Amino acid sequence: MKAELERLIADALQTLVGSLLQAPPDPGSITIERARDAGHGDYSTNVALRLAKQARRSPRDLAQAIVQALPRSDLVTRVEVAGAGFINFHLAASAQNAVLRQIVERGEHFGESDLVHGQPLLIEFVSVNPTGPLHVGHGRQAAYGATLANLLAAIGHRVHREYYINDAGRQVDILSLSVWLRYLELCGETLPFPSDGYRGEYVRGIASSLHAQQGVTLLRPAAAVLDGIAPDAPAGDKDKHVDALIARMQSLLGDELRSRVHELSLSSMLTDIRADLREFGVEFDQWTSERELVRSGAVEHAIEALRARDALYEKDGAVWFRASQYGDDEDRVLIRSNGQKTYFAPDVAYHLNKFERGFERLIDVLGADHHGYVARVRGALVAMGRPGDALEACLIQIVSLFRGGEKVAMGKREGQFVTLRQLREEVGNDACRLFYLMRSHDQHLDFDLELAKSRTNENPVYYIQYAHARVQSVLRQLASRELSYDETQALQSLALLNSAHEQAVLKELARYPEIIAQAATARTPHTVVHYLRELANSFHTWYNASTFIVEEAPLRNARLALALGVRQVLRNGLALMGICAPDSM
RNA sequence: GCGCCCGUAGCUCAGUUGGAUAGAGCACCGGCCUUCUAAGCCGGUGGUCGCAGGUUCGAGUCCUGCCGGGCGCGCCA
Repeated sequence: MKAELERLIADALQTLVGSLLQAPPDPGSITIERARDAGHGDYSTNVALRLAKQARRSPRDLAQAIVQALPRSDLVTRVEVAGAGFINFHLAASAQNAVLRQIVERGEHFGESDLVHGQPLLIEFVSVNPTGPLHVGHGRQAAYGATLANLLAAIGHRVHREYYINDAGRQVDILSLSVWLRYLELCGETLPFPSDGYRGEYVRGIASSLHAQQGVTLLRPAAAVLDGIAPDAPAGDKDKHVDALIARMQSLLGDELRSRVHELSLSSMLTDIRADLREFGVEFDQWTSERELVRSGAVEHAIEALRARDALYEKDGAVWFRASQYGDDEDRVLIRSNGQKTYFAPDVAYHLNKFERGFERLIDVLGADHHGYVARVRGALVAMGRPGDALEACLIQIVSLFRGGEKVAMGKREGQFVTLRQLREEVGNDACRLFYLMRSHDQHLDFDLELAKSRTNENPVYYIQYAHARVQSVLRQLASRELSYDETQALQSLALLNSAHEQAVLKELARYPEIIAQAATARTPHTVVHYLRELANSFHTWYNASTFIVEEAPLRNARLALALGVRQVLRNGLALMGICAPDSM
């Protein structure tokens, strides 16, 4: 529709070349938009305003000339010049209801397009360290990433959804140390818990499985564990303290036993995270393990690539990446003076690996607190001769939980952070997903638990779902009156959909593909939520104003076709967000 | 101090990439169930778009500087 109007305008402008215009304007300068205000018709363009200077005419005069030159079209009933020089198009009813035929033809694929021609894209999201359960902040990233991935697929990307498991670093060592220390407590030993250890309840849970599985084979006296260990903060250095304990654990248990603690801890956490995400309806095509990446030599390969480009140097016994020469604020350590690599090294290798697997576009969905990290990874990619701007970061702002008017205290240190699972159990997956997606991702999110739980009209979740349930209810009524929907007759009778309410619903339906394209290209899933709310609103308004199941069959079928169109678009939109479309409520 | 995000109605937020008279939901006030689900609909109250400049036909949107809030600035991840 939009393309058709763009063609009409381009034709009109072409006929003005030589008289009013020196040269045909480049196609990009013709922008046509859906009119914001119903009084402004259906579509509107500002070309006359843009070209007025070049044509040395007032915008309104130029607009008038363009309108005169416009070829005739069956789709358009009226064209007028308005305001400062806008050209407004009023569409014919036949053009308005064409969308219902498209919906019937395309069904669950209505709204999809091929804007990006199958470009392979890898979207990495969640990627939480397997050192604790997912919390409410991760839930937002999961909902955002999963929905964005669906949107990207809908505009024609070949989308690969990936979770990166940080299972090789120091953090996992600290987890298994924490588990072992809790296990020792279960065995009756008394010893202080490191300030940098993981103190959540889940650690004790893993410790007791370990105890059940291994008995006391891993028991070592507290004195042997603590003897000569560097002091903890605040007197000492918490990093040195923990590193010393990790080394002691290794020497006391040996490879074999220590690895049992390690594997159990890791697999417990991963099992939990996978199950949580699956229950939340978030699926991945691939779970990439950092350990596997290291084992495959990918990290060495990346470091060599950087070295070959002279992007590394040594200072103070450490190996640094010249990040400041590639857009970052300062240089970054890649290999610490103790020989261990920082988390940065495998991350660079991982992103290089994504390109090597053939992905042309990379999206990382990250918590907003990771924003500083993007420049250095991008810098490393550029240093290795890869297109840095092909890596895009979507930063998701933090989530605050409110219970009534009170902010819920969350903090890892106190161990009282709210998990995604707790949240899902309390408010349900659908409300959870919708609340997560309702706000722009670069806006802090205030998540009101009472509101999300409430089964009242205050809760926006039900508004959209209710519209779907109402359509289903109409169909049940139809059946109970021993009538059935006649699609052939409906599609022949669409011209009967001429009330203001029906026209409004048709317009909403026709917007859907544009909304999907916009939400996908701008990476803004919340656009879909707002759209669905507006679609539901136009439907509820129509529903309240008219009866669908009327005596006259052609009108009845036409109305049912419109209601079914609404149902299809609600389903498609909700499916993108992983939210149910219920048959009754 | 530096970097990123935010500041729009009493509250929570949209705002079609610079367009026409700034919009929703909630809250508040008033109407609508003998008719397909009232988890709904209709109407009303409510604004100096943080402040000050600039860019242009046109700024909530872009630029600069302030003010206020959040996050981040390790040889932790």
